Amino acid sequence: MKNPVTPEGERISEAEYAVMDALWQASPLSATEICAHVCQDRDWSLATVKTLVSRLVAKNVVDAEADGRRYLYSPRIQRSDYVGGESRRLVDRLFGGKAAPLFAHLAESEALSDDDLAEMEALLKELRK
Amino acid sequence: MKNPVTPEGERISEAEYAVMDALWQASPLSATEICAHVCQDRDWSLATVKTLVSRLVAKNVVDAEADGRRYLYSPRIQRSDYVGGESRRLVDRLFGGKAAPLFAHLAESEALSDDDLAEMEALLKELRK
DNA sequence: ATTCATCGACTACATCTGTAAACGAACGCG
DNA sequence: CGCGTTCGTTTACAGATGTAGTCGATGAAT
Repeated sequence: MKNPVTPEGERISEAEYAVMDALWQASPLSATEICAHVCQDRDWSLATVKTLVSRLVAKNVVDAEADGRRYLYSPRIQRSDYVGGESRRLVDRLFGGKAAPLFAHLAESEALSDDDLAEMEALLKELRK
Repeated sequence: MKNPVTPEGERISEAEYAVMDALWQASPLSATEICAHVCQDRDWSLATVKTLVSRLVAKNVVDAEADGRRYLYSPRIQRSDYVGGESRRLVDRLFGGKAAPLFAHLAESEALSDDDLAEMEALLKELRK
């Protein structure tokens, strides 16, 4: 399929991702609590968060557990799965599936700090063996 | 702004990207020629290509040069700029701007071939010195 | 019990995307 | 000199997305 992002192949939009991110940092959270985490940053109203959460629940990537009159929400997918999927999508789409050119691009556009380079070196050493 | 993708901050959608890609491979091309490059792959009709091209022209990322009754189109932005921008967006959004975790993820999801590793190692050696 | 704050559900609506058909102008062939 | 073919332009339309308002139920506080 086109969208290998959620179990059902639904995509998580950028705005929805902000909500997921809050839930990945701490969960379960109520809609209001999520808003406390993201509304300032994104300049959103609580209503917006509610909508996004509903959509995420509809997409089956967020779980709603009843807690009295309200719901507490938790992610149903791992952050690492999402992030891994998105990364691969990008590499596939823009670099024909090869990671090396991506690395080259980041290097070229000065997007790699010395720290990054050091970490990469360690990572490569780790992987090679 | 939010979208550092085009001069005017317009985004290039995924479908539009397929058209850009054709133009980056060879240009200028007429709409029909673009279609020859992408319509089989994406299972599109010529009409779809025409729409996408118009939108890209409207977004100022494709240039239309008259050639008799028709137009020949060329990219107005470099592929490397687009690709670099998108890469950085992803790294910023998902990895807080650090590149190393991205590669750690790719490694984990088996997206790194031995070739990739070798190339990246060579690149790293190049960068560090 | 009455009021007030809060919650989720439903509704709204503009824009962007994907995908294309309709249409009228113009070119090329016969 | 018509006629079909080929262009670009305009219009279409459903689904996704961003952003939020309304509303009825319910819970808390007095």
